[in-house]
Amino acid sequence: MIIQAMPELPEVEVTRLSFADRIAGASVVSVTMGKPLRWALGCAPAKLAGQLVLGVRRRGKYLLIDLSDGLLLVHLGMSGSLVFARHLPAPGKHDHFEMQTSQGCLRLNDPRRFGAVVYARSQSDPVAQKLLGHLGVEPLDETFSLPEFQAALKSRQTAIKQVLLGGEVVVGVGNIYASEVLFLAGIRPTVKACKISRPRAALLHAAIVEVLTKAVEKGGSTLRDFSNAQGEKGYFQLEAMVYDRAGLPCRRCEAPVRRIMQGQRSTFYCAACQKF
DNA sequence: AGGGTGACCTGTCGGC
DNA sequence: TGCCGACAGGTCACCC
Repeated sequence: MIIQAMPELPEVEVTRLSFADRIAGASVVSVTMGKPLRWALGCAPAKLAGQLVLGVRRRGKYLLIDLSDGLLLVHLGMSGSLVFARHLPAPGKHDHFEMQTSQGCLRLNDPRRFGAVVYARSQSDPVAQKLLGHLGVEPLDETFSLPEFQAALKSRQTAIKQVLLGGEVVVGVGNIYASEVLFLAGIRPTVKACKISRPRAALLHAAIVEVLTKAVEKGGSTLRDFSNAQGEKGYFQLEAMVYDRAGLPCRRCEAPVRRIMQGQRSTFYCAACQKF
């Protein structure tokens, strides 16, 4: 049961769906930590023992594991993945968090350790708010309204790609899907968000909802292997239209896909299909 | 306040 | 084969 993840919102949601029902109602037996993650746990592991797992929610790319006294905020970073199973092999060098429960063991594997598991007393606690407080609207929620999205773009002077990645307008659009949704909407990644017309913003809004919804339905994206917390593979047969295709022909018009850097991240686009 | 940059850490891949 | 640099799915803490 080898697990790998490429965690954008769909992968995080697929992970959640794969273990939320199985862990709900469990009681925590023990928690052990490996090497340091991005932030410290924020409480003694022993404090978690004996608590009940009430459920697992998601906010942006964070998983929120509700306990009878507080909650755990879990982030997969760039390279993290979770597995939940009755029995697991001995921990490996990249397993840095493990929670034994009455219904199985939850384990975080994260080679780069950009991920984190943080305890907060409640979601309104400053500890949680520091991580969640600035997050934008959920794209797969009905609160993701077009008028508000259009208004939010109008107030931003930054390149639209950066605005999408920033997560303060809408959460969950990572580096792969940012390139993909801009392609679908015909928008140049470098254009300032405030310069996007209302009709184009509507296309972008629809593309975000469609791409993320399909990716969740497909069981998680990706370019390499992705497995959920049950060890099942996800298949991203929604092939990337532009991501990681520098120099290759655009799937729509055959013009070579371009790669540029924005904020030290790669962006891919078709100059012929994305003119606005 | 908003926008730009560096930092965190490990693994993999391509070029010489 | 080995070494070295570039790059990788995220986002926070800083500058100006």
